[in-house]
Amino acid sequence: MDTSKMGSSDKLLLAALHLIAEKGYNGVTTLEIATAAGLSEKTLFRHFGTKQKLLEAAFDRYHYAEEMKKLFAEKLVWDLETDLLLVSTTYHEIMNRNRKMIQISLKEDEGQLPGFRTRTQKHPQQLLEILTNYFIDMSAKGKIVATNPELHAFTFIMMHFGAFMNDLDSQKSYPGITLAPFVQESIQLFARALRP
Amino acid sequence: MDTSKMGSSDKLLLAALHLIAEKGYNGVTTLEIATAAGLSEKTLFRHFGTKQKLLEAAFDRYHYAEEMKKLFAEKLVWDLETDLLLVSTTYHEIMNRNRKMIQISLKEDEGQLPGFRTRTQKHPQQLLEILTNYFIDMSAKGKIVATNPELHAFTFIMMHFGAFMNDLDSQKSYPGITLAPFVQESIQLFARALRP
DNA sequence: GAAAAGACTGTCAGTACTTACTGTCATCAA
DNA sequence: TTGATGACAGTAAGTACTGACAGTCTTTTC
Repeated sequence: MDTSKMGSSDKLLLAALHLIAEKGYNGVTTLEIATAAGLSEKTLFRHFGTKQKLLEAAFDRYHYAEEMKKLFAEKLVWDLETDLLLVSTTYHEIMNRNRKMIQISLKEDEGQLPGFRTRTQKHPQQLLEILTNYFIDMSAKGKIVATNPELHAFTFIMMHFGAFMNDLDSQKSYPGITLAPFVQESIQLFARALRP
Repeated sequence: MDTSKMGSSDKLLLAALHLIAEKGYNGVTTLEIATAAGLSEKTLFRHFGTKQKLLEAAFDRYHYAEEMKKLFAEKLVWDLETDLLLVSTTYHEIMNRNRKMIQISLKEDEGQLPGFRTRTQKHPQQLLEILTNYFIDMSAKGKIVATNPELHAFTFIMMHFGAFMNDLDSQKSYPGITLAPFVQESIQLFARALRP
């Protein structure tokens, strides 16, 4: 990331996000953050007042909160494999954009970060609804057998949630396995399992 | 957990494990840990010398490291649904036994916890091997079609890893969905998808 | 075009609080 | 007597945060 043209506030927010995601809120000092941003500690406090407010500002600034429904409203074509691919890639895109925020939510407990976790959980919940309804509709169209649409949807999302989580830390558990083939595999698996 | 009959060391180790898993290493003080254990802070240091050594001792004491291969050596019966159920339940059992350790590994970065992460990742890696070989053998027996055994295995594990992670924080993303039906669903899904 | 004003930043010294960790001595049970 | 513990006081280091002052750069004003 080229920070040379950014304002001081943005430099600080980015540095805070990176460092807190990596070492946790209590694991980073305000001096570290300021230094990483190429600024003095004093400037940090002039901009944000407290360390807490800095974190909150970073969360507000870099949290992506599009309405999931819009993302799918007109893009579904009612072909199972095509649509599942859309869902998968969209899911991973959004999760990756919110990667740092998710890491922070994982590390810190809710007491100190009011509302952070609910915000990071918003997307997955919306997606579950959408996918459940999709399976119901596809079943009504006779294109799949959906004995338990919500559980199907949940299972599909858990697969991708697991893969995303596994990918989160650079210290990967399963080296040599990349995301793209996995996405393909997950879709074929569902396509074959739900075929009427 | 009834701690009344335990020795002081064990009380401290347990308290440390609980609190660090909940609030992170830097989020808990030695005084908190000692108080939670019903002992004085002094006793904590008499037993473990430093806070770091306390955490390391807790990890050593409560980390379950059975050889996965033994768990499956004679239990597989070469019926897909039966065996997948065994794999799933064993996986969740082990992950749940190591729950606190996994939470700690997630919160703390590797720099401060030498070797912790590799230990928590040992089980998943072993399981991937076992399951891959299982799919290869089942394919050779003509009982399933395994176009890409390792990717099948990876996908199956990611499903359950995702479900486990989702279950980790009490602040669940998906209330109302419990583990048992999900396990059942995941197995049926694979059974139908891999049927020759 | 020069001067003045204002916005932003760095340096440095310092405060107040927390916290890991120690030393001493008394207590108490086996 | 011995071994484990608690109460208490205290040290040393780290850290969030403040105040005072000076420097630089841009913008405004004459």
